[in-house]
Amino acid sequence: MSKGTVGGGGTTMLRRINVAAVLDAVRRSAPAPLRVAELVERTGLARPTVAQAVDELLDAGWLQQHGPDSADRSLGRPAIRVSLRGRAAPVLGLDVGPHRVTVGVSDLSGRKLSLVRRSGPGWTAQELLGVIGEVINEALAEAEVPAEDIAAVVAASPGIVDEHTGRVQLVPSVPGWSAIDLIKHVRGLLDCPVMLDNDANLAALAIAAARGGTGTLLAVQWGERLGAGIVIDGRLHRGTGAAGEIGFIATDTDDVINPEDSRGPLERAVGSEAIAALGRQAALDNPQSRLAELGGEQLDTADVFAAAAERDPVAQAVVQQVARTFARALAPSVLVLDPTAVVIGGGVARAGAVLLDAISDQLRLLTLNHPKLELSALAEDAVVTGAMRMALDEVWQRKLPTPAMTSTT
Amino acid sequence: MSKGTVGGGGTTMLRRINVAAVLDAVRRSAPAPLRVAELVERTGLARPTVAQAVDELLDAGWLQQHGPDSADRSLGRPAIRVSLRGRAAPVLGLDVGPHRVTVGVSDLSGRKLSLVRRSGPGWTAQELLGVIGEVINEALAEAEVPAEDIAAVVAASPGIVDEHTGRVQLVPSVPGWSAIDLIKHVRGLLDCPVMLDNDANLAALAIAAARGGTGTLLAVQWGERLGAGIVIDGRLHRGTGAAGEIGFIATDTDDVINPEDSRGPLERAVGSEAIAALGRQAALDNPQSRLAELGGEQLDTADVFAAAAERDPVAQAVVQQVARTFARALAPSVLVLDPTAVVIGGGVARAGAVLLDAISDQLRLLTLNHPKLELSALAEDAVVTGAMRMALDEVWQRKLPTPAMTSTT
DNA sequence: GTATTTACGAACGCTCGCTATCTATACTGT
DNA sequence: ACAGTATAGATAGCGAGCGTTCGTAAATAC
Repeated sequence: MSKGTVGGGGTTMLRRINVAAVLDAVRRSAPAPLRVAELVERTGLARPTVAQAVDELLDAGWLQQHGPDSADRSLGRPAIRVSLRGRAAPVLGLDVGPHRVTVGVSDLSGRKLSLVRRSGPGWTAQELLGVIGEVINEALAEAEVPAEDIAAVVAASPGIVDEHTGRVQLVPSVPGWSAIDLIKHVRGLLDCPVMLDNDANLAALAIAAARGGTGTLLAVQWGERLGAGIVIDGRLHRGTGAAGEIGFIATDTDDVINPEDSRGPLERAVGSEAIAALGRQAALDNPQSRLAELGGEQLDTADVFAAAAERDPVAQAVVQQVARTFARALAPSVLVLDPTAVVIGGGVARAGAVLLDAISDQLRLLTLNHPKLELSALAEDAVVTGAMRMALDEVWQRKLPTPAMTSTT
Repeated sequence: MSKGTVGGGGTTMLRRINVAAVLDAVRRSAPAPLRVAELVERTGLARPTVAQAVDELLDAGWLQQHGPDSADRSLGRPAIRVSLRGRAAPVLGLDVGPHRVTVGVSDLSGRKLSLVRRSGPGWTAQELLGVIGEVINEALAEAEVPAEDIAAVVAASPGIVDEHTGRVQLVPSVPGWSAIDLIKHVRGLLDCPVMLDNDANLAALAIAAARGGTGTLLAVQWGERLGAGIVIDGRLHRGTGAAGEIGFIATDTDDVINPEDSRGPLERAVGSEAIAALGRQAALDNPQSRLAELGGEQLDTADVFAAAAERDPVAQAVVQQVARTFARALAPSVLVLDPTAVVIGGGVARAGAVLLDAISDQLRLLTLNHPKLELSALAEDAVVTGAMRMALDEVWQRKLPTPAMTSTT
C-alpha cells in the first residue's frame, strides 16, 4: 500500500526495529561474542527487550549461543554470550580472469571460510565455465558449506558493467566471453541472487573496508589494464555505470579513444606492457646499464622497478616518466574528488616504494590537498574480497527489513 | 547513553517516527495542501494515528490548517486540509562577492519569499559588513519575516571552506576579507546556526535540486574563477573539503600551483579574463575581423562569444581553443566521476550554445559515456538558491529527530 | 425534507517496551 | 565447608502507542 513512503507503523514495526538494532550491534562486534549486558549498553534498550530479541534471533538462526567462557571469568553468575551465526547465510565471491579463477566463501560476519585459486594458460570461454564450476565446488567443500546455503554471489568482471542488467560493455580479452553466460551459469549452479560488478570497483570496496572509517577512497588497479574504484563513506560510486575508467584518460601525446581497441590512452602509455616496452627500449639504448643486465631479452616490468630500486639511472628515468604520465593523468581527478587516500593495487603495485615515491612527488606539484598515497595491503585478493563484501552487503540489506529511512532530499 | 548505535527505543520513539512520517508526507507534496485521508494513504498509518500526529504538528506550528476548498468540492463532509506552515522556520541564504551582495529568504517548503541584490564598485571589508547587514534587513522586511524567526543561515564564499570550523583557506579578492568575520557578524545579527560553504558547492546543490531526481551532477561555475560542485544522489560531495577545485587543474602548457597566486592554471588559461585577453590579442592580429569591430579597445568576454555566434572565424578560433583547453582539463574528471550531467553556470555560461557545442564536441572525443552538457537554468541566482536549500536541509535534519539509520557498512 | 456520502471524533483492545522485583549461579573470604 | 556477594536471567505490572470499530457531523443529491 504505502509505496514510496517510509517509516511508520505499529508496534510490531517497532519490535522489528529493535530486533534489527540488536542484530546490528552483534554484527558490529563480530566475530567477538557479546554478553546480553553489553548489548543492553550498546543498543540503549532495556534488558527484557534485548533478551526477547536475542531469543527471537536465536530461534531464527541468526545468532548462536556460546557457553560461558572459562577463561575470562569474573564474579557472579556467568553470562551467556551470543555471536553472529556465520553459517546462517554464507556468501560467495568470484573473480574471473582470462588466466585465473578465484573463488572465496565468506561467513556472514565477514570471516573468510575458504579461498581457492586456479591458474591456467588461457582457457576458451567454454573451458572457463567448466573451471569455474570446479573451483566453486572446491571452495564450497573446503568451507564445508552446502551449495544451497549460499545466500548471494557476486562475480567480478573487467569492463564496464551495467549494475542492473549485469551486461558487460567493453568485453575483456577472453574470446567469446560474455558476462551474461557467467551469470546464467552461476545461477544454474547456485540458487541465489547473482550479481556482477567491475573488478576495480570490487577491489576498491575491499580496500575501503580494510582501511575502515569514512572518507573518500580512490583505489587504482594497475596492471595490464588500468581502472579505479571510488568509495565514498563506504558506498561505491558508480556514476552512470562507468565511473573510475581512468585507463581512458588522455595523455599529453595520445588522446584516441577507439571503440575497436579495448584499451585507452593511459593504459597504452603506462600499462604494465607499456612499462616493459619502455624498459626494453631503454635497455637497448643503454646496453651497459644495470637494467639491461637484469632484464636481458625477456625484460619484464618487474625488472624495471628492480633496477630502479638499485638506483640504476636508466631505469629510474623510465620510472620517472611513467610516474609523471600517471600523475598528470590522475591529478585532475584528485583535485575534483579530493579523496582521503589514493591506494594503488594490481600487478604494478608490486613495484613498491620506487614507483610510489615518484608518483607522490609529481602529484604533490599538481594538487592542492595531498591525499595519502598507499599501496594496497590486500594484493591479489582484493577483488575476491570485495566481491564477498558486496555479496554480504546484499544479504544484510535483503534480509533485514529495517525501514531504510531514505531521505530523497 | 547509546553512543554510536542507532534505532530502537520505546513507544514514544515510535510516535516520533510516525509524526515524522506524516510531516515528511506533507513536505513532499508541498506546497499543495493535503487531506487527512490522503495522508493515511501515503503513510500507510491508521486514521487516528495520522489525526493525532496532525494535531500535534498543528500545535507545534509545523502545519497550518486550510478551510475547505470551495472550488474542488465533492460529495460528503468537506475535509480539512493541512499544508506546511512555511513561516514556521524560514531560512536565509547569503551570497557575498566583492562587488555584489545577494540575500534570499525562503519558506520552509522552499518557496522564495524575497530576494534582494545590491551591487557596488568594490567595497572594503568593513563596508561590506555594513552592506550585508542592510541587505539582510531589506530581505527580511520584504519577506515580512522577523529576524528572530530565521532558523538557519548559509553563506556562500569563494575559496576552500572547512565544513566544521567555517574557516576559509584560499581567500578571495576582497582585501582584508576573512570569512570568520562574516560568520561572527551574521551570528550577531541573527540568533541561529550560521554555516559557510563554497559558492560552487552551493550552486551545484541548487542546480541538482532544480533538475531533481538522482544521479551524479558535476556543476561548473565559470567566471573569473573556475570551480565545480559535485552532487551525488542529492548529497554534496566534499572530499576532505576541497573537492571540485577544477581551477587548479594543469593545462598542457601550465601546471604551476603557487600558494601566492589564488588562481590555478586552468583559471589562468580559460577564466573570463583570460578569454578576454585571448580575444584582444586575436583582434590585434586581425584588425579587419568582426571581433575587432565588435570589441574595439574594451573588448570583453561577451564580445568574443558574440562574434563567434556571428560566425567570425577569428572569434571562433578563440572559442575553439578555450573549449579545447577546458574539455581536456575536465575530461579526466568526467571519466572518473561518470556524471549524469555536466552543467555550466557562471558568467561565461552566458556565452550560450557557441561555447557549449564546442566543448561538447571536444568532450565527446575524450570520454566513454557522454554526459548531458547543459547550461545552468538558474543563472546568477544559483548560489543564493543553493545557500537557502542547504539551510533548509539543515533545518529539516535538526528539527526532525528521526533516528537516521546510518549504515556505517 | 430525506437519503447518501464523506470525514471527524471517541472508546476499546492489542502489542510492545520499560521499571522493578525476584530467582539462579558461581566466585570469594573466613 | 559455608555464608556473603556480585552478576545475570526470569517474571509481573505499568504505561504508551497503534489499529479497529462504532457513532456523529456536515455537506450534496434527489
